[in-house]
Amino acid sequence: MKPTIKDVAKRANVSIATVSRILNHTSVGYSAKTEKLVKGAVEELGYRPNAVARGLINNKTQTIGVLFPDVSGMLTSELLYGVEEVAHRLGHSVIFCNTSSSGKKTLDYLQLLSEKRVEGVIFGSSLLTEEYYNAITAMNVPTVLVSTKSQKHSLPYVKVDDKDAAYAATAYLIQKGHRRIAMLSGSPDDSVAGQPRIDGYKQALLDHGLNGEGSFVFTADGFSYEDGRALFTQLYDAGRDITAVFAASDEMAVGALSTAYQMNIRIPDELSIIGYDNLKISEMAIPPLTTVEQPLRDMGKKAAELLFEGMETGMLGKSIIMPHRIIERQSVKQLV
Amino acid sequence: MKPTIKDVAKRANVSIATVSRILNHTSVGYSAKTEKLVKGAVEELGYRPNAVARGLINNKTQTIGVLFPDVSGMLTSELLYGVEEVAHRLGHSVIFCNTSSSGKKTLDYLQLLSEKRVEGVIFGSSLLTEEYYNAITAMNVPTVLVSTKSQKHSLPYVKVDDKDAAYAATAYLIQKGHRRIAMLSGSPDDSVAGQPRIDGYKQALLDHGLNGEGSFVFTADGFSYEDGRALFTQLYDAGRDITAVFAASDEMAVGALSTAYQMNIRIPDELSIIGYDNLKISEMAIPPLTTVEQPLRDMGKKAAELLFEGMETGMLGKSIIMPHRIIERQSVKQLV
DNA sequence: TTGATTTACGTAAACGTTTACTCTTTATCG
DNA sequence: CGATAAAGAGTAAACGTTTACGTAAATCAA
Repeated sequence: MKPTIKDVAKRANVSIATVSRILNHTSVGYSAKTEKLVKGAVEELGYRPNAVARGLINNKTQTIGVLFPDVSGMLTSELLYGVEEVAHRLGHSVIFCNTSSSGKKTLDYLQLLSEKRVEGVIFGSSLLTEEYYNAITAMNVPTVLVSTKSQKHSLPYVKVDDKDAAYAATAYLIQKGHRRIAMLSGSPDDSVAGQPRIDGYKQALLDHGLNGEGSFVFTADGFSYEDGRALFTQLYDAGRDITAVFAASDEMAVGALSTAYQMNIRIPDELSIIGYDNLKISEMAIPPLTTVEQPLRDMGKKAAELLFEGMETGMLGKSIIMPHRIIERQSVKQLV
Repeated sequence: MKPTIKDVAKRANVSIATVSRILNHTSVGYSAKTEKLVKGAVEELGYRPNAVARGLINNKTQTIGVLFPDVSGMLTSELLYGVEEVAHRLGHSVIFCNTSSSGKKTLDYLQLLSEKRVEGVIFGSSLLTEEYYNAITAMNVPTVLVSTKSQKHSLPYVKVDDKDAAYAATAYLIQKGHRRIAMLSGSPDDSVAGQPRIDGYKQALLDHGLNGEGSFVFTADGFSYEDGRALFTQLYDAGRDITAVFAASDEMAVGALSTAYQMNIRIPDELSIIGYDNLKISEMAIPPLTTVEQPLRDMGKKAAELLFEGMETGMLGKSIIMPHRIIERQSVKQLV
């Protein structure tokens, strides 16, 4: 068995209270020589304080829970990276929960996190249902949303403004001389990453007097590479005469890119494509993909910082809208 | 404050022992009516058992630690996915540790996991130094390595045989008619993913009587996209007349692909490329990349299963060599 | 009916810490 | 030098569970 504080106390011939004081650097209450003694005993025994016992007495676990659908998505892993970074810096651990977009698993996990007495939770990039919200409030710990939001409930969130970002992407295309622009979108039922991006796209067209001329939205259930392929095929089957497409995710954009390649459509010469996210694959695509960046790691960091602030003060701060920006690479052509 | 077992006991007019027995489904020791009573009280109060207290008394945290360098790598996130899946199935949580390939952070984390009394650890895809090994043995909990191994120490591991897999990739190229084959490799100092793959490559050439003819190995420090770009440039600057390249990772292969594209070298018509890993990007590449698959999720799962088995029995099982296989896509051309 | 066994439940100790209260010893100051 | 304050260290309670043990009532066998 691992040595306990008692073993240390015994070996150093002091009381456990003294050991505790020394180990916790309580400013006062022990002399330099006992300190040496105790430190020595700790060393010899290889004593490590038991965080479980400590957690019980001071009601602090130094642990947060992070819930994401699908870890392996490059998007969520970037967010996770940011979260982990600040959590570790602040001496906390993160229990990582992959919900697989399953309601049951999510609720399971929320329950589990509640029993494990995590001090905060970060809920990422999926819709916050009524059920989830109830489970979260029942836990009674600070919670922040990242890359998602809830219109009904007032949990703070960290995300970019999807409508603005989509607007920017579309406006960029227009500024490059494009007039007939299609959009490859996720589901319009998705009130956070779906409809808002469509709205931004349409608004940009409208504001530039292009409403009648070209508003072609193709929607899929998700934002995957496969969705991108399918939508792009649909687009061409529909025989739309367009010069540019705005894809609502980099994965979709790459799907479009691949499909275009197979159709012998040259990018950007014959068709321009702009993506959304700025994942690593956008840089690795052929040609390198112009896209609108979401600062994912920073979002993870900010979300964690917001959470820790809330954990300390007991009051959650305000939501944060992160800046987006266009990353110009080589998939968009300037029309004359 | 959250209700405790005492609150439940009070409300149901029973002792805390009874509540505990009922909640833990201890087969005997209570009547149906008290059970209803207690369940009712639990419901009304929204009581959730405190896993911290429980952990203290029975010395079980139902938690494992997982250490990876760089989460956001697509490789590690796949492994993590597999690990999480079985951990959750078995009622355990995973504390996720991103070591950022930093020795200090790794040791920090090992310490932390030790204090948090995790019941097992999975150490992934980076070299197990002497220091790490010592820290791990000091924790005295089952540990399994995944996608790495240690020749000095006898920790069980789950991985594919790098030499075999590299041999297979090279042999595939040869079988397709290639004779002059270069390799883009990680560092030869990397005794798990570096030298063994080089050895496999060389062995394949040798076994097919090609030793004199063409053994061109270019090495970088890592396995990244950028490394792939740099190495490919080097390869062409060296003026080697080759028909195929074996890249030691998909990221490198994609780097080579991009660079080739910019140099106007057509893949696979003018040059064939085979990768290693079978990450999602290989499927998304243009052209889709032929590669040798590592079953990453399965490796994560197997590693976790091995670990849990070890946690139950107290005896860690034997290492597992996972099967690799060639995924044929479109980056390799059959030479006549 | 009576003694033995089972069932239902309560009491209290234990897990490994932290910390409020003590009590001693030492230092400080007039 | 004596009174008083400060410093060093110990005792024990508390955190929220689980569980060994005890006890009373209920059931059972004879």
